[in-house]
Amino acid sequence: MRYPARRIEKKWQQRWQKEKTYEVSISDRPKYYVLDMFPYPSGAGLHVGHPLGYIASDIISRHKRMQGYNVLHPMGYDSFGLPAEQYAIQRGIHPQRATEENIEKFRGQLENIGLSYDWSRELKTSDPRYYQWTQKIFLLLYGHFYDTDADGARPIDQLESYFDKNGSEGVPAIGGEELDFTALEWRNMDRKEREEVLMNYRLAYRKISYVNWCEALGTVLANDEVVNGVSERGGHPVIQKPMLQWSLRITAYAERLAAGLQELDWSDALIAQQKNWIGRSEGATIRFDLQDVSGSIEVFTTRPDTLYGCSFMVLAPEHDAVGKLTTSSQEKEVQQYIDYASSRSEIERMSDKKVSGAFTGGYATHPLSNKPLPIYISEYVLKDYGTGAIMAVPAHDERDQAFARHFDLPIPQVVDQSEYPGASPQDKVGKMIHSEFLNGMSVEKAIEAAIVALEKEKNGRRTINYKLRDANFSRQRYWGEPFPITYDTEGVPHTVPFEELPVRLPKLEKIQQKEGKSPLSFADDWVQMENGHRREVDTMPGFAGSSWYFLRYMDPHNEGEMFSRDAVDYWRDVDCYVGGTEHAVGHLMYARFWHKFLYDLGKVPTKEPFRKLINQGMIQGRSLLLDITQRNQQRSIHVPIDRADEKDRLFKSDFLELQAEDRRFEGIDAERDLPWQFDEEQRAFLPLRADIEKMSKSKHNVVNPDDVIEEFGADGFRMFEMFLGPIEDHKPWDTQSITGIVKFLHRCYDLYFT
RNA sequence: GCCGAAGUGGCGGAAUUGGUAGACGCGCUGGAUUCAAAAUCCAGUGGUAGCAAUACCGUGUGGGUUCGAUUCCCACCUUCGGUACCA
Repeated sequence: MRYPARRIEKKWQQRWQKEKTYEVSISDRPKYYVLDMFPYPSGAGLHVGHPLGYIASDIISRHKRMQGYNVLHPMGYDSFGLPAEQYAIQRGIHPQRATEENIEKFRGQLENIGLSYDWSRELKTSDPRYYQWTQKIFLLLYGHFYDTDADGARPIDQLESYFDKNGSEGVPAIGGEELDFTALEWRNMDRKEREEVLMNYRLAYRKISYVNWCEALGTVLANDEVVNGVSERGGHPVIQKPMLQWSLRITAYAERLAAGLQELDWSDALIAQQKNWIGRSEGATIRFDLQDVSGSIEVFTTRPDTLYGCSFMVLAPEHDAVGKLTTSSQEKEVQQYIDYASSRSEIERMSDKKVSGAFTGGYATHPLSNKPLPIYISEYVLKDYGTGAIMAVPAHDERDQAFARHFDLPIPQVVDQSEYPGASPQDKVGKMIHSEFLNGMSVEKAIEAAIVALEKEKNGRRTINYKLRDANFSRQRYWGEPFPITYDTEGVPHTVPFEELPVRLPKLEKIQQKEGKSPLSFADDWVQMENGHRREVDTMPGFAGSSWYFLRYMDPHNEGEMFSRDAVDYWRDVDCYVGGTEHAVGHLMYARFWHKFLYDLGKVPTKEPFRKLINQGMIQGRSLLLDITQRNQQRSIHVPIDRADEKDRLFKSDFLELQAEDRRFEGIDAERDLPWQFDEEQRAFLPLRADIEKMSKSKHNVVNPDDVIEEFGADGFRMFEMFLGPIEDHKPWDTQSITGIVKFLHRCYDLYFT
């Protein structure tokens, strides 16, 4: 007898819903928290790839429940974001409405799969009852600085009292740049000046940063809308445009974010990606005094041992000291080079790494040998890494050597075993030579000795450097969290008091982005406040809401606070987190950062939010492509899979239908441009090329789980996805072999009901 | 270039404190059922030789450790993912 899957599944799904089977609350049983990365509710709905992770986490949840754990297993929606906004601009449907509709569709599909979520805890990041707390965390970040003595976040007023007493001298805080003022100067500053000083230390702060500006589209683009230096839509050039924007000082947490990785049960690949992104490297900062002009240049190096091998210096073309260093005879050449470097786009720099640079005419003094070192500028030194300046050691660094050869500079060797050309600075082997007091030491010992000597001479210090950059937190978009910030007539930022949150997103009739202005700037009534202040018109980025949602699930209906102490003391952290690798360095890094910040504030008891992480692979779709050659131009068009026959052929009548419906087929001459073939019955068909690719609407290869469940039942669908292969692997959806699983289910049923 | 992961039948893939390689499924072959088909059920299915019992070969390649290696060690090749002038 056939297993009547749908009848039985519907009965139980309804009963779970009626009896609230999977709703949980704090109890004296041990807890287990299983979390899926919540989806962005796109208009396309779920395809069979999405539930792979949800099914796996559901199996873990049910297993843990059977073992006696009190299992928290919630689901929600990351419902702010760009696609809803673009859809709104194109179709005139408000993102609020589109999002609501999409969530309805998602929830229906998820319920159909029979996942054991506690639906009473469902949350949406675009809900004011949720985003008021996202705004509050922003205000907390704004109201704190990173105290290096306490090694954690502390209220900004503690910094103010420090300035009152000591000025900037020895301030134990991580700041953007080093400031220098006395206590008296601080006390004499007006509000605006003080605010500028504090901005340098706040964990959420405003500074000039660069956005992707597309002149042709007249708009600011997100990073993923820029592909290879041009806009994804239209292929127009994109330039970097400076704008005053909010940033988060994630770099203050770099050390703890790197160190915390050790205690996580994550895959090696993911740990490696995070490590790489943080880019921690140990070394020294060394000061080189300038000759003829006052001042000095600091460089960062991981190889202070090779200091005696330094024969010149190189600055990034944008380095602050370039102006004063440049001698009048070199001025023209330097200016030409700066113009050249700034005209080079990202793509050009990446594809064409030729040696180039210019001599400034200036010299620095070697801090140990006192020899003069010529100072060059070159684009191979990056303004954003280290100090934007290097000491060049051409004998033991490939790039420095190429530069030295090009400009005919000396290449003194200081390590004996290091291979002469192209030796990597990472190869810390060999003994020191031609290096005065370092001679004969191993590289490892010499690094230490050099740092000690530099610190003694007060022209250098031990330094740990990070690749990690502060996170840009402003978006010139509508569909995101408004900032709880207003500006007075002098442009000084003010916070909206906690009790006035949420700052609600105003409903706009028309969402527009003109001349690089945010859509909210056109909402005059909202922007202009009665007290004369104007509201911040940018919104927060997509990662804001997703950086703490796992905490809100613990206490989702709390109206008085983001979550209660009791809830977070019981549920603590996520025991098992399931999601895709695409969030390896974005979401997972920001969430860990916010969690550590909340830990510093004593709001959460754990240092890391996600104990164990499983990255499910992608389920790919089989797509069919029609290759055509038109006027000697090759191109391929995706053909909906259900239009082809089982031999991947597209018959002429189907092609003509497609051509009438689908504008992608416009302009093709059915007779002339297509490689028609004929079957035994002399019917014309086109051979299609099959390809395994990511499932997406645009590729016409999407399989909807609802269809699969209707045919084979939720259990058949779930088991099949689990049997497809290892959870972490990418693998193509293959409808053919699902029958084996379904037969198995029927046979099980037959054991009891024949 | 650097970092990470992985290479097993026609296909997806099992098996690791070192102990019968190929579980389970797809596909294929033969059979049962049927007027016929679909569906279902039974049997077989790594390669080579043989009627057969059986023998030999076999987990990317080449070495090594071991009574015994898909599993451990060394070198290399290939594929995938990340990252890239990071000092």
